[in-house]
Amino acid sequence: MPDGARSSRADAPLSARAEATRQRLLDAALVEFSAKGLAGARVDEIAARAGANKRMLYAHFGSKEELWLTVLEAAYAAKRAEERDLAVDALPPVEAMRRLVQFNFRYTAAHPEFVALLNQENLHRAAHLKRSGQVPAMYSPMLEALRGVLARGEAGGVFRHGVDAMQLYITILAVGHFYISNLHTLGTIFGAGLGSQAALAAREAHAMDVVLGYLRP
Amino acid sequence: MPDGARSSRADAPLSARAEATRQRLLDAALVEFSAKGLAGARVDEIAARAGANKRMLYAHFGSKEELWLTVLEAAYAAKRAEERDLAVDALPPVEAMRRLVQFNFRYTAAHPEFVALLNQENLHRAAHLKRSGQVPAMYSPMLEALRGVLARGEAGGVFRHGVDAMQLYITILAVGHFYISNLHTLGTIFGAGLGSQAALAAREAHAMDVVLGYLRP
DNA sequence: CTCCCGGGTAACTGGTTGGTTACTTTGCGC
DNA sequence: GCGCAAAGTAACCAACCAGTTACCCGGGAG
Repeated sequence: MPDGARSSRADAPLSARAEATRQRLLDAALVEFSAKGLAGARVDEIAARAGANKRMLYAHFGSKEELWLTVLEAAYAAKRAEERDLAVDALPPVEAMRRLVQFNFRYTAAHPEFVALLNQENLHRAAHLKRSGQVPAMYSPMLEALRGVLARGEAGGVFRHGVDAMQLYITILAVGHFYISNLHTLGTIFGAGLGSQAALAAREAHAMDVVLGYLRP
Repeated sequence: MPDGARSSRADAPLSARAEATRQRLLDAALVEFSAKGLAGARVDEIAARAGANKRMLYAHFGSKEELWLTVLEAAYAAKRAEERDLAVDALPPVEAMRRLVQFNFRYTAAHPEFVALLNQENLHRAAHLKRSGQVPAMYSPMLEALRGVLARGEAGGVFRHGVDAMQLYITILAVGHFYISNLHTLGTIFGAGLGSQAALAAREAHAMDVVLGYLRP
């Protein structure tokens, strides 16, 4: 059998040079996949962009789909890691909620590749993600934080009662994700410029208004 | 030069049989494109699914990309047409707003293919849509209706002041679109069942709560 | 110095894919 | 019913593409 994704035996330490190549391949794959999708991306282009060779790509990742999954897992892990730094427990509920909405919007705006990756993966009905050992177990720190803030605000009488944390979490993701994801088609209706700093700031302010306006008791 | 997208001379009437074949090709293309994306869809499969031949596909549409654009234009036109039937001018503002949100959510839930098409087109930075003569000029009746309802509600003191119609329009689209678009990846976090009738109804209720809650003065 | 192996290269392959060409069938006007 | 253009078929093609194979190189251990 071919050596597949492992270089020699299971989880060998991997030399510094090999690790660097692997990372360059991963970076290149993120760019290509998010720009052209899974089907549209070309393995040769990824290798070329990484300044590496197809052989190395297959040595490290085994297949195009396995590479896709690895890229996706890394993107999820990166977002979860940033979420973990969100310190909202000490803040008063309204301030805390503001932080959560702001964090999410800015992360989404700063990482359109993650948005593109998610859209693509959903086209495939999350077939790769479901096979992932990591991601399904990777609970969202932001969701957890949201639950806490919601409970505190409700108890303190500054938020309305009966809010479903999951639904609100999805809504907070939605108001940012949809805007970034559909920038170009929305641009054909509202004219270009939706991606400008000013437009992004306006959208962020609106997202904040919607969430906090909704949450009023 | 080849005859391209026109069968004989410009906009010939097209016989009933040819028209039927064209429509079958269009239907098949919608299914394939929305399931696999532009790059992932196969021209042969579209022709086969339509019970037709690749030759006919190229006779009618000229190229895969032209077919894609035609499918996209048809999908937009279908939604705009349904929006046109939305009679909200006679309703009191809150009821009217309810209708708009409900219409949008249900249309999105009933037409996941349109969602998939939009996501794909955004991956291509709306390159095809921008070349379309129709779509950019196809103003949204729902956006127009929203402006009216918003103005009436504001004047009547039942809605808050200073709401940006475009931002709210995008938000109303977002709360439905994101949920449908990301059903499968969200499913890896929250477990399956997000697509069930009960879950859809819960999401619709939440979307309504958010919009109307936000709009309170 | 030299052996050796992980890391790297380039050329190849078999199946696919968008698009075309040469040819046959269908049905409508006369 | 017949002539002929429109509609349809199938075989073909060149480019492409994921994945593989045969081979090379450089540097660390002995």
